[in-house]
Amino acid sequence: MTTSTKEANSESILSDIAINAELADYSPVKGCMVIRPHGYAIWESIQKILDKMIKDTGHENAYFPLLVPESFLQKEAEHVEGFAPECAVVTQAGGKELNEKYVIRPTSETIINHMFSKWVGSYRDLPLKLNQWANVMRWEMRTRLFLRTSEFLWQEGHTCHSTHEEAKKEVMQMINVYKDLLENYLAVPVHIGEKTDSEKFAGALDTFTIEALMRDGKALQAGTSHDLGQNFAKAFDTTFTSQENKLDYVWQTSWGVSTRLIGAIIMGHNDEVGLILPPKIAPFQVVIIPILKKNMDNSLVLEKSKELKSQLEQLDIRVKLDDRTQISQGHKFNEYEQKGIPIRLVVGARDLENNQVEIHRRDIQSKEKGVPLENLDNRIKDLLDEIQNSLLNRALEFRNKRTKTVTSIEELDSVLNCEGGFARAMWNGDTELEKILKEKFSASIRCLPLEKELSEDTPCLFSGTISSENKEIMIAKAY
RNA sequence: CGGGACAUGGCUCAGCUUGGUAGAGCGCUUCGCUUGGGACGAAGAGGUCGCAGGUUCAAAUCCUGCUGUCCCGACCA
Repeated sequence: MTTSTKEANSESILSDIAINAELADYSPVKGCMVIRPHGYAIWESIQKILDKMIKDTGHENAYFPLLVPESFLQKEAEHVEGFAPECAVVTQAGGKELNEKYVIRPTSETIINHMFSKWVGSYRDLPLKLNQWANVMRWEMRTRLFLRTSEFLWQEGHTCHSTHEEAKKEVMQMINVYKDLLENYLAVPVHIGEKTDSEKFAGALDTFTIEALMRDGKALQAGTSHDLGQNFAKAFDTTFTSQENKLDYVWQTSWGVSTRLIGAIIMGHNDEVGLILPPKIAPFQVVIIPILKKNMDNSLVLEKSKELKSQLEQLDIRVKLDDRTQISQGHKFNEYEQKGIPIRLVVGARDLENNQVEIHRRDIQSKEKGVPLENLDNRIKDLLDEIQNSLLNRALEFRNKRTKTVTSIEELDSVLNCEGGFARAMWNGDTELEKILKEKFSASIRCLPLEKELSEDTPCLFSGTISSENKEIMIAKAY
């Protein structure tokens, strides 16, 4: 078993944790991974939370086909240009060449619009707000577990509205839902911002993003929400008759987050031992390990462990009792630490004599012996909240420390190439800067943040000019 | 798609330079002993050396081609 050491680079941290924590494994299919039960359970936690958020904001789930007629993709010029290079195409089926090739969906705007155009006729049909949980495929040059695989799981929301205003509201609402999910459940702080033209979704008027900072100093685009304007509506003739009896194209949005979020957790919360899971999305939050002795009566220890488990479960705490006898407790300790389980309870005969247990906290690797059994369930519940908060605060602190304001390319260089992180700056909008970032720094403008921190008299880092036309930007190297 | 590395038992790798009966550690199985931080001992199972050609009496080893994986770039959620 290989384990990352401190000098290991971020690439091996990602794969070591994903493999050792049994989140995923490499598959025989190029660029595709297998999500193992522990990893999939995290995805299910995320799904459960986000699905409720999506429904609470008035959306319904539906499902559209995996295969998209190739001609659909070509109907929207920017869209096809953006996605064609990374599409896998089905050309044969049933032993015959197909009349029309099918693209394995890289995203579903086109096929969904085909259906929308049938379903939408009147303003009374609007807004139409759908979501689907699905897999998509984008043939990537280079893949990384969770952060970029050719096939990945995601949800994609697609909505139609009668006005641009309403669509814009939807776009902002959903990006804020994502921010809520990331910060309050995954404990990953994010900046909401707008993408530059070169970074926005192929076919969108405008793309909003949540950008997170990983512990290695690289930014991660963790979710996006797009204002599609009427681009797809025009391509697919998705029209409606307004209250004023005028025919108009619908205004649309789409938005998504993917299994990349698991990558965000891995790269956002880890230490030398391995993964650290935020309690709210941990498949189980507490593992109980009874100390079992062969030539002694273990029934009391086991009984008490089971009792503890059901006590905790009554407070809606997810608990696993590991009473395997063939494996030493030391081995178990290590296993659950690598897997990032927030709390470990150790129950042994000596503890029980004193009505005590031992509590281990994964996030700070601390051990507390002699914790009284009395009121333990409430104590654990509080501790889980504390861990959740502490992880968010730690990540926030880290991000703030790694965010610096820069007013020149030289200053930018030291931020990007020394410790890494976000550089905040003013920008006059000259796209030449983006070229320089890409070529000289392998970095990019991650977003134009919604929450601005710089005053208007901060000079543009590219031209040095001070102008009210200048826009505030965040620059980083990114995954 | 460019650059680098690699492909030998379930895993990590040695062996290849200089061709000659396939190795180690970990894991696995059984038994024993143990259990408050990855136990120990003994016995055992498990590999047509990525694939296809070629050279040779003989190829894991030399040659050619292919495929795949990882890492670094460009592209991307």
